[in-house]
Amino acid sequence: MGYWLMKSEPFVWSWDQQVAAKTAPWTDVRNYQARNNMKAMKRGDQAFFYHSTKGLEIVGVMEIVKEHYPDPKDERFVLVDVKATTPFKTPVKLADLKAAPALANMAMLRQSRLSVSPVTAAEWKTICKMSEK
DNA sequence: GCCAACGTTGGC
DNA sequence: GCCAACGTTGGC
Repeated sequence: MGYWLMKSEPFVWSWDQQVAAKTAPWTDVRNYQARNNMKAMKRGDQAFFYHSTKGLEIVGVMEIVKEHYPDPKDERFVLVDVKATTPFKTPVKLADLKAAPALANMAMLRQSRLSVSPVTAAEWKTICKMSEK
């Protein structure tokens, strides 16, 4: 099973909107590295939903329900369909991610501009534990 | 609002 | 194919 982290600015597309929409496409990724990560996603993979710019925290967990398909707005890029599954009891702040030694090598911390990044199984577990406080 | 980091574009 | 200029992302 694969694990990922996906960023969205909450004033563009928020966790609450994702929950309300149930299954919805993840749109407007215009970065090839992020696209390649989306292409690597498998149905059933899990992804953290991160609020960037405003909030700066992981707010919950989504599931990949449909693997990549061409973005009708730009054929060079792709979409995946995602569904919110579990809200975090306690959102995990960026500052807390940075402060956790176990997460020092996390892709999103090393390359902060990448909007879709892989998460290791160990990192996934660590972050889920942090959300249970 | 600023700026660092990084991606993209276009001239050569 | 290189690299300078420029644009964008996203934290602070």
